[in-house]
Order: sequence, then C-alpha cells, then structure tokens
Amino acid sequence: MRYAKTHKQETRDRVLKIAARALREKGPEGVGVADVMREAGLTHGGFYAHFASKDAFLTESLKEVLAQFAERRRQLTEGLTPRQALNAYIDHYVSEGHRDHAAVGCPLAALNSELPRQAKKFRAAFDEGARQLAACIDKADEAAASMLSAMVGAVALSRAVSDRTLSDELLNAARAGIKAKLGLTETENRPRT
Amino acid sequence: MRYAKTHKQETRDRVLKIAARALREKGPEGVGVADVMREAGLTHGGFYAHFASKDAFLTESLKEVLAQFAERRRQLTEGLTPRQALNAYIDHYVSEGHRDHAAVGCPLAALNSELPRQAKKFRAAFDEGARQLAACIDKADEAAASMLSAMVGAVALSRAVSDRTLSDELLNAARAGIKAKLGLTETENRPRT
DNA sequence: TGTACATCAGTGAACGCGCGTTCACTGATGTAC
DNA sequence: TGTACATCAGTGAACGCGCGTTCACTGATGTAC
Repeated sequence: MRYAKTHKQETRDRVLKIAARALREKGPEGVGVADVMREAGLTHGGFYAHFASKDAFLTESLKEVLAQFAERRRQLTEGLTPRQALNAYIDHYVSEGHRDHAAVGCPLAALNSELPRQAKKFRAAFDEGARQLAACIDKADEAAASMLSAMVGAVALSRAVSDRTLSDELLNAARAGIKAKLGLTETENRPRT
Repeated sequence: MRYAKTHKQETRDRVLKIAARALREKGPEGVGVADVMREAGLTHGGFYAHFASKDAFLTESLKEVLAQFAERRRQLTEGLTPRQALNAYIDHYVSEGHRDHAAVGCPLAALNSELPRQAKKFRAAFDEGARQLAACIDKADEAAASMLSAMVGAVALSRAVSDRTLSDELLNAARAGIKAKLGLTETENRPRT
C-alpha cells in the first residue's frame, strides 16, 4: 500500500479538527468544503471519500467540537471540588479570553442562534452538548439550567455587540451576577457538609 | 402619475416589514432578495429601485425590527411602575410564546451568534438595540447588564435545543433565576421609596 | 381638444460567482503467478 | 526475478443550482404646446 494503514483516518481527523474551528468561527453555513480541504493541504474532490455529505460532515465536526470542549473542561477542573470547579469554570467561561477566541470556545455560545435552522442530527448533537454542560454545572449547584443560559448568553451577547466598552460591561456584569448567585445558593440552599 | 405619491414609500415599507420577519427567522444570510420581493407581490428586479444593496437593506430591516420591538415593549409596560414593568417584561420575554415565535421576537435572541460576521453598520444598529433594552431594564434594576444577557441567553438557548423537555426546563429555570435575582436586589440593594 | 414626449415603478431575462457534488483519472504501492 | 494486475487516497475538471446584481424594456399616467 502506498499509505500507512492509519493514513486515511489521520487525514480525516485533520480535516475534522480544521472544521471544528471553522464551525465556531463561521457558523455551519460558513464552513466551505473546498476551504476546509485546502486548509488541510488537499483538494476538494477528495472530500467525499471521507464524508457522505456536507451535512453529515457538519454533524461530525460538531461532535469533534464537543469532545474537545469536554476535554478542556476536564483539564480545567481536574482535582477540584465541584464547587471550586464551578467557580473556576465560570471565570474561564465568562471571560474576555473566551469571548475573543470563539474558534476554540464553547459551541453553545458560538452557534446558538443558528441552531433552529440546522439539520436534525446536528441539533441532536448540540442537545447532547447542552446536557453535558448542564450536568457538569449541576454537580455544584442545583440552579444549573439557569446558570447555563446566563453563561451562554453573556458570552454570545458580548461577542454580538461590537462596541468594546458595552461588550466588557455586559460580560463583567454577567460574571458578577452569576457568581453572586453561586454564593447565594451556597449559603442558603446548600447545607451540604 | 401612475401611482399615488406615497406608493413607492408604501412598497418599501411593505418589503421592510416582510424582511423584519425573515431576518429573525432565517438570519441575515437566509434573507433572499427574490424571496422577500415575491412575498411582497413583486419581482426581484425592482429591488434596487428601493435599496442600494442587500447589505444596506439588511441594516434597514434590522432598524425596522428594533422599532417594532421597542414599540411592543412600550405597549407591554405602559402605565406600570419601572419595577412592575420589568417584572411583566421578564414574563413576556422569557416565555414559551417568545421562544416559539422568533419571527416577531427580540433580535438579540434571534441573531446573537451570527453578529460577529455581519457588516459594520448592521452591527452598529444591533448595538443600539442592545443599549436600548439594557437602558429599559436599568430603570428598574441596576443589574441590567447581567439580566439582559441572562434573558437573551435563556431564549436563544431554549430555541437552540431541539428537545422540548430540556428546552422547557432551561427556559423555566432561567425565568425563575432572573426573577429571584430581581426580588433579591429589590429588598437588599434598593431602599427606594 | 389632440398629439408627442417625459416620468418612473415595476418586469424579466441575463450575468457572474461561489458552492456542493460527481466522476473519470492518476500514480504509488502491494499481490499473483 | 519479472511482469501484469488490483488497490485506493487523492486530483482536478465539470455540472447544476441559487443568489445578488444589472439593464433594456413596459405601460400607465402627467405635461407641453
């Protein structure tokens, strides 16, 4: 054989990693088959040897995003108690760094308003991501669902707004609000140990 | 003259009203010149007699959306005290009705994740909308910025998620969380009258 | 009162372009005999 | 050891389609004289 046995799989992985960034930066409709292949050093014709269609490809790309995202979350909260982990994660999530690097950030924040128009399987993968993140927050605070949407909204809105001052204000106010809520439920609702 | 003096303006308004819905339902890239004109009972060729380009058109459509949105907000809160108004508005905003009718809802919730890729003028109009809504909330509660992003995030995420149960849960939890916060700041931070 | 001309919102064919998708082909390697 | 053939990841031209944009034209009306 001309190529190593793992060669095709490696190519596929490379393409998916490129797409995982493009998906968050440009949205599902903004990901171009030819662009992604070119970035991987290939021509667009080879695309269909790896993926059945652009649609199927997008869903796999989202799954790749979710895997990266979960792994990153794991790294950030490793060895911390649930409450410490949540605190650290909120600081990481509702931050200027996250706002300014959508390509490697949370897909919920990067894609939310485009989801109603996506294919069923893509949406199902997204749901799974939302569930995982909610479950992760839930370990530390029972108001997980409310906190999740506040976090996502903060980052998404701070990106949507083009005025930097307004954006900073929204982001910082949101983080303060969410952390205040966390403090509150800690002392009032959580008599744990 | 073949047409009444107001005829052209009326046509323009009609087209913009159609676009105001389409913009929220399909996003900026999803609005098609030919589609919008057809819906207005016209052919696409006439479009450029009214608008300089699709881009300029999108910005005007967003301004139309913002005007409708502000007017609706005014109607809903007319005659109420700032605090009553905010309470009523939260119920209206963070609701299944709003979630299920994006075409006539808040543009911040409908468009947020697509904004980073839009033209400068479009983004500037969006900023203006965000400022207005924040200012309106600010009349009743100083944590306006934090509340705004929580509200937007709740509706956007509940739409993004395709599982109805999860969507309901996110929405209801968010509303409860936001209203709890409102109650909190009312008694703790606001010794007003 | 009648005729020629100007006006102008809207028409519909056409254009260029980008994009997803298809497909015959390439060329390096392994295998059969 | 050598020759013919199979394999298969990747190539690149081509296709159909939708979309924004342009433009010569239409046709109903008002105006000039």
